[in-house]
Amino acid sequence: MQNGQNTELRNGQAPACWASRLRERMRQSGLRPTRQRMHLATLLFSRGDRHVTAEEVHAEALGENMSVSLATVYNTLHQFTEAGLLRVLAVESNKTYFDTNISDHQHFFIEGRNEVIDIPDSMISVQNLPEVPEGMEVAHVDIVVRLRPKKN
Amino acid sequence: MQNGQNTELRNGQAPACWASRLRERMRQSGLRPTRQRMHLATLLFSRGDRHVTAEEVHAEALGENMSVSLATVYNTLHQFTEAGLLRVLAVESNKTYFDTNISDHQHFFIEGRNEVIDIPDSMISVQNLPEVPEGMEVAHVDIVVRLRPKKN
DNA sequence: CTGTGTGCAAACTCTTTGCATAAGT
DNA sequence: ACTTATGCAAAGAGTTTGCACACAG
Repeated sequence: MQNGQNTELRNGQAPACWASRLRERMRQSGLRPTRQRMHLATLLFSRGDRHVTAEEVHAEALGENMSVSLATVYNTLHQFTEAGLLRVLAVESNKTYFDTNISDHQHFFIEGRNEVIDIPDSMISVQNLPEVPEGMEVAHVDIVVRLRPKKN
Repeated sequence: MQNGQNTELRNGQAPACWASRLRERMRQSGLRPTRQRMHLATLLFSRGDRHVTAEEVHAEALGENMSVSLATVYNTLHQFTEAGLLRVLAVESNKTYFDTNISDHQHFFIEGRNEVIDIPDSMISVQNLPEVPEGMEVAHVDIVVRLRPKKN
């Protein structure tokens, strides 16, 4: 549970308040605030910053008696990503991780355990970014610090 | 074509020489230097540093009248990775890129075009690496600078 | 009502595996 | 000869798509 920017969404408090914010946000992105989308948004954004796969979200939704199909979870996650509510992480091949913290930050990745942990903003920085090829600009700099268990 | 550490493997020159080195290297890793493995190794290591997918290697092999199955390409790429001859890159979800340059370096990734380009060693560096969780150590720090076409 | 979203199943891509055959030592 | 690698095809994960039904505005 790291600190991020969704401070107002903590602990499930004032749900009516942020639910209506979310509703507006969805409308702005052309997404109708349906039952499933609102429920998934609650899962994703009311519990601090999270790094999840579609399967995990689906399992969690089912565990809360929420009826939603895996296809809808995938669709919704991608729609949220386009709407700027989520980021996609490329930490491991062959699995898409979605990050609910869209602020500029970096990650630890624990090999073997396949766990993603936020590195708090501004602690890490890059020096000597090389010149970018002609006609290109930097979209984002991603840093993944891969960790493994220390050999005692 | 960036510079890497496989300087002696350039331009297909002295093939007998580095082929025998490779043979030894394979034996050390418990891999028999079979026709397919030697041929794939030639593809991979005699043309400068490369970032390839299994499909690309397979297509290239077939294009050179080399008979090899996709399954063998996958197996071989993973065996080479375990032997320390290749690195796996996590730049894009759902596709495994293998890097023939195993030295410590970072990458540009051109979004949309799905192209990986080396950032030469030592030009880029990270500051203020945060404290690593208890019992863990850093295996590797991966930096991906994502590029997109500049809007004129 | 009208149009968009959803669920389901099937398709699709990338990757791995099992087993008979082929090749290396 | 003996062992390991290969090829093929089939299976397996993860993800996407098409279409009929359901729901939001």
